[in-house]
Amino acid sequence: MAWTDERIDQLKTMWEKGLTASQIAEELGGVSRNAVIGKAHRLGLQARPSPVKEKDTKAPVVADIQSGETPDALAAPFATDSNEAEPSPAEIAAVEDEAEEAEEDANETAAEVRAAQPQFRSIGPGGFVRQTPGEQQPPATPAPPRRLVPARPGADMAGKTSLLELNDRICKWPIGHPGEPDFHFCGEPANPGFPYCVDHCSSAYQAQIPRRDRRAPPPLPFGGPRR
DNA sequence: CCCTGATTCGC
DNA sequence: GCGAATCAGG
Repeated sequence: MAWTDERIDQLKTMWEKGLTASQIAEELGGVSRNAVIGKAHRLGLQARPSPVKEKDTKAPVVADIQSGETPDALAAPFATDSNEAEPSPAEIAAVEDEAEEAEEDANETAAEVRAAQPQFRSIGPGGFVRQTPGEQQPPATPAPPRRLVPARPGADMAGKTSLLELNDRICKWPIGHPGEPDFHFCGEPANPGFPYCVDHCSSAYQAQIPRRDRRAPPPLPFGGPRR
């Protein structure tokens, strides 16, 4: 399958929208995840957070947390559309869980940094550790969890099953066409072992009828396959 | 195991 | 230029 201008355009927009390489490959069809990644890099598209990137255990992260700043990496996936309705309680809970996780991570990092620094201090009677005057500091107040709201699809997609919600238990029968504004999937429970619900399985899988018993098919509305 | 993106290298 | 194979983290 060739990289036509149109397909390259689709790749670019989906990549920039943050879809994963697998999702893009599936949507484009005829290409692998690797092909998508390879093409994205050749096109010079922005690199995305990779699981293989080198880790950054330095101080800046700690400083950001203590100054009450949320690291961009945390905030970015939840870009807020100011016109959106209130998130459901479940969504808020999910977001807050993530915030707590991030906080724990930050605390761990701070502890590690502290432990790594050489300590010069005296030991008091009974073995307690004396604190030097310079070490007196108020307990670190954790940054208040920022209220992060996940982006949500527009109202016109309410109740429609999107590409992102597909799994092997729901019907993947496409409704409409990729690229159209309300393109979505059937979303009914799938017939176990099949990618579609019972209704759409009956469209997808049809028994062969002997040629002589077949009626001439009606003319196809779109003029038939292109040659 | 599954997923992810990055990189390499033969075609 | 392309993408399968591979790597490596989550």
